[in-house]
Amino acid sequence: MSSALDAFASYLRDHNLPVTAQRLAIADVVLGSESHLSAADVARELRSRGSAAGLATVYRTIEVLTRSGLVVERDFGEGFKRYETARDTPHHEHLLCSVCGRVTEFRNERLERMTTLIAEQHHFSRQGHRLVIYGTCDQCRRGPI
Amino acid sequence: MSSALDAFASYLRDHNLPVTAQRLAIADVVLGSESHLSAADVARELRSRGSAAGLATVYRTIEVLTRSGLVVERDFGEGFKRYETARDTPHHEHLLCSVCGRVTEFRNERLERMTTLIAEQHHFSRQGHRLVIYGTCDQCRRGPI
DNA sequence: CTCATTGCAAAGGATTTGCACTAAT
DNA sequence: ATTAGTGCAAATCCTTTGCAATGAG
Repeated sequence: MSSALDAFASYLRDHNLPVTAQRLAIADVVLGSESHLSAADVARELRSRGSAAGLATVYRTIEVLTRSGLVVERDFGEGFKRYETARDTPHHEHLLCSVCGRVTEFRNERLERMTTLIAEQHHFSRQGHRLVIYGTCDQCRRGPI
Repeated sequence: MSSALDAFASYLRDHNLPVTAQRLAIADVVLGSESHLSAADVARELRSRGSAAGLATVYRTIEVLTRSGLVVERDFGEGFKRYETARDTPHHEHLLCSVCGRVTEFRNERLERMTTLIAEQHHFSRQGHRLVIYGTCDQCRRGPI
């Protein structure tokens, strides 16, 4: 849990960056969440925890978190970015519910290999890939709450 | 060539929408291009053809083109959208060169089936998917021009 | 004490919208 | 004549940046 938070604090110290209350609070929200949060989501959660921070600070801290490798940025084509803890998981894809916005992860080795092969065939040096499957999740399919 | 343009004109008439010079010019640019254009690209091309149109009109016309099914909207996570002719091609994926921005298409049946299967496994009713492979294209890899 | 961070407000880029004006039917 | 489209500017949404005040080391 808080091991990731500790890692972030260490990262900050190692890079001579001030360890501020805001940074820790923001990191705690992002690293402690299972979801794929937007910057606004993070700010909202901070507010509800009574440790509000400016949106600009949220963005700036997320940038540090991303550079530290503890957080990964995602763009599902929704018009805004989402951020996710970089777990041990090497790489995974996403299912996005177009009704509730919920994001589900999955992993697929074969897909991994396929993209490498495809890039080669097109003489591309592959840097990465992104697969999003859009649809309606189980809950939303069953109808309104 | 102009068969797609004709189809758009027919679409407009069938829906009692005025067939304006701007709409035809914009449709001509998008439907006649092999690339994946941004709204700004379209406006630039119109200007160079001497038939400039306001950006707002470009966006509004692209919306009609999208609704007509003749054009497909794409979001490669670049911070803006691109538009592509909806060719006969049922579905295809994209390779995006992170240096020059060039987009290459490819098709892969197996991928298609895989995503359907994966959606099922997660109790999602699949609506579609999107795969983008990021990398450096052959030309850009060989170094600057 | 010194320098980086914070917060707010202003700036930015892409896209949308309000509205007076113009054009299509 | 009607009705919808156009252009421009203003407005929006997400994200970034400038700058004075604040806090970490």
